[in-house]
Amino acid sequence: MFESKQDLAPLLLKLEKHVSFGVADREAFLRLAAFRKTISAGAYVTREEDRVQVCTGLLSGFAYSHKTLRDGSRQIVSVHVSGDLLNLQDAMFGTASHNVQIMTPAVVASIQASELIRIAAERPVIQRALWLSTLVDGSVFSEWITNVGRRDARSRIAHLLCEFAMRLKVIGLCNDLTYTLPMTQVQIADATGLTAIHVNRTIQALRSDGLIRTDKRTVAIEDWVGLTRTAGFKVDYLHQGAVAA
Amino acid sequence: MFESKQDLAPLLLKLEKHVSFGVADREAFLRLAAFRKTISAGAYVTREEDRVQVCTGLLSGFAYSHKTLRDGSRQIVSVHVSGDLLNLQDAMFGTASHNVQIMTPAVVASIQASELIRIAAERPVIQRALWLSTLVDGSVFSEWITNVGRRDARSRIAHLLCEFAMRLKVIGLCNDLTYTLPMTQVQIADATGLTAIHVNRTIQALRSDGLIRTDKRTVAIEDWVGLTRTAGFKVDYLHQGAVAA
DNA sequence: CGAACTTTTGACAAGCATCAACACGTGTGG
DNA sequence: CCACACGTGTTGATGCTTGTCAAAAGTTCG
Repeated sequence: MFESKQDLAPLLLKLEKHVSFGVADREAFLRLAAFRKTISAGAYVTREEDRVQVCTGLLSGFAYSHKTLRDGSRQIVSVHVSGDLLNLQDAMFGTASHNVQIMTPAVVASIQASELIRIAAERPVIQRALWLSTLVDGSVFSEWITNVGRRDARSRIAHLLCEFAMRLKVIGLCNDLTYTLPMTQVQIADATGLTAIHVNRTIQALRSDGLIRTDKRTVAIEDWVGLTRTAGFKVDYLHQGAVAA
Repeated sequence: MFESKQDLAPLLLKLEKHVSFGVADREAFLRLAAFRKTISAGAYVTREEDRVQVCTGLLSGFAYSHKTLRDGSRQIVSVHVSGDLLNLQDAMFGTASHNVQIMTPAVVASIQASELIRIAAERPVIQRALWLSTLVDGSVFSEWITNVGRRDARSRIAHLLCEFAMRLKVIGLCNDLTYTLPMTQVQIADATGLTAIHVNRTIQALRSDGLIRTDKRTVAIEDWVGLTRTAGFKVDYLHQGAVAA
């Protein structure tokens, strides 16, 4: 099922955050042959060491990338929201160095890697947009290294919650500092380098300190200033604003 | 002091790892106006929150990027070797989200960010090379997240040592599994999310288990297989081989 | 309605941090 | 040229944050 133009719109929206496309570029991007699929939670997009020839864009829902260690423990290295390209790195290099898994029921668009490479080569503006989005990813990675490397459990989780609030706000999924967090406590643990049990106790502490409220999967930040302070959260690294030049 | 052609050669060498340049691209790159400087250990290339208009390439020596937290603790998020662009992200976005500091006496080349942006726009092949190098950086970041997030002290340090061996080998600074590691134990601690004291004890353990030998700043890996096993080291994430397509 | 997952609670253990101090080498200024 | 400060590496004693093990209560979904 090849799809109509507006399907890739969420991806385009994100790419145009840092580079403004010309009409021709926009058209060309939307004309990419994309295969649309609905995927259920838990499904794998790519597995570690897979050969990858398809790049998958997330149109709606959530996904995450993670690595598995020999002892069975996992580390989530990034969480993807709608508009993200899930496995750009894998598609460009042809092989996956981590797993990409769907977190909630999601809609994705698969694009042949060769197509993406072609359009990037033909249209410098598009390549630039892809590059800048990769640079932003790198900036977020750095912050995550800092998060798991040097913050205590309380700050780590607070930081994760702050980051989510800002990222979801941009795509309209967070209003009044309230959003539905699709992650289980086990997944939060795997993202922060903690155990689920400790995550549970730490979240309870954040609650009883009046920083957040939670109800099922919805998180409401009650004290934004307090939460950012305990997190040591400075928003710049997300590069959500416009870019120079 | 504007410099002669072969100065930017180490940078070119790295960029051509994943993309082969045409003669014209190569010429154009080497013709970039670059300002060459010798810098002493400890000097800052950029500081967190600086406005950045210059991109700095490392021609020889070592450097590292790190973040500082409110409580004064630091996290080193990457270590740079000769051939690396130190602050590509900062140059592209115009503002730095981390510090870049020189580790050993080094020679660097400064290129105006605007020049780099121009050449990238004009020459898709060069932009592609820059993009791919950013993708590789991201892959390394992911591995570091996993390192500090899910490995114990012993594995973390072993992993760092393995990574260094492979990266230095590529640029000819590691022979027979022996290299001079420019980092102090304090810096190793800041890179692995540990304390210097624990790093010290852990390195002693690695030594007494016959995995490595150290003498001043030189590290000799005595048991590569054993070290990679305790590290859980799988080399693919460094993407040192050729790239598909 | 029951199975599988998620959240929660308690008791206990351990890895790593903290504090304090000393040894060693290096560079620098008096 | 020596004294001294400073950074680095090393050692010991102690404590806290976080992990581990075990199990119950709540939730989701086929």
